Amino acid sequence: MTEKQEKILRAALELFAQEGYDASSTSRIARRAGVSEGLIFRHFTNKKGLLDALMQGMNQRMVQLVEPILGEPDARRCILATIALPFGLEPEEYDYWRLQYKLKWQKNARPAVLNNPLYQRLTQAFEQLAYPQPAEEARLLVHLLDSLAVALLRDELPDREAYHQFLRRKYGG
Amino acid sequence: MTEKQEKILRAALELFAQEGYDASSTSRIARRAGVSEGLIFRHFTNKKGLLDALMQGMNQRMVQLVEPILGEPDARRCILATIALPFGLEPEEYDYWRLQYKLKWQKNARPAVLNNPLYQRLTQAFEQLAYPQPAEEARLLVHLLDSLAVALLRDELPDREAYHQFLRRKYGG
DNA sequence: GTCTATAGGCCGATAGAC
DNA sequence: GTCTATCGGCCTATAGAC
Repeated sequence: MTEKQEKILRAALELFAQEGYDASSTSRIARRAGVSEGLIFRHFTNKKGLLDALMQGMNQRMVQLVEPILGEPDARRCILATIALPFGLEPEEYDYWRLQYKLKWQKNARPAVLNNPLYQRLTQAFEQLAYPQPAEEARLLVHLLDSLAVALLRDELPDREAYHQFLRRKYGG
Repeated sequence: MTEKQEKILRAALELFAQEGYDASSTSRIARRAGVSEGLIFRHFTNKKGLLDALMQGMNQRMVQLVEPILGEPDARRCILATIALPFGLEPEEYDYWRLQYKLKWQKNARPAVLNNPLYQRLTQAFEQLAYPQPAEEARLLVHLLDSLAVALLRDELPDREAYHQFLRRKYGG
């Protein structure tokens, strides 16, 4: 991956995340990246190829984030780590996640990598803690996680820390 | 509102909700509605006018849905009605709500009509029920509501009824 | 008056040629 | 890295059918 290719991907990510895929023209991406427009097509074939490259990177990052939770043997810690997840996202990476949600609605993409294994691990965790309806509890938590990420990405959550504390306590932190 | 105008709006809603606003051309909308393309511009000025007309209808519908909850004096019933809300959406109206979420991400639109007054009413309800952190509880419930709607619209919620029951019980139903 | 059919201008975007 | 062909989308305009 050369330096120019990275610049292109970076510019594409910023524009896609801010304006949406359709609304971002390859010429603006090229200008923002400081390269000629043709270079985009040389390296990524077409506009869709750009998106594919970005999505591949996003999937890797997701797996990387969820892996430690899946590997956590202690049920309580597993749940708390799940709650902490959206709060721990780096602001530099926000564009990544914004793009995820944009695509979820614009192109009906499903980031199944994240949700399914996590859901199963959480169900198990709630079972271990003898919750009466572990599957539903797990679903609730996944839903909560999702809205939480949305609120953070859209800057719609005042009192971040108070809310995090509140959730930790709810799950016995 | 003539029959043709309704056909146009209906076609536009379907396409916008499925493919997104940008990706839906006026020519396809006209074809789907079975009218000539020019008619769209005669009635709605431009493509944006189409969207505006749809959003006006959506806002009215939202107010209509939330109003009875805001007017409910009993705290417990107020909370349960909130939970029931997404489960009570008519499948025929799903495109409406899908469009809402698409716009939320595509155009950063905020359906504040719904969330703010509802959030305040719920805070009050949790206060009345002597929850230790009513504001956070209200936020949690609004988040939950949001994810729930998303899951229903994207057909990602098996066991609808079991889950509804589960939530009702959690809030003392 | 409402609508269709058609023709076309303008513009920007993708993509490939050079 | 530049240049340009081609396509499609938005919108206007007009002539005429129901």
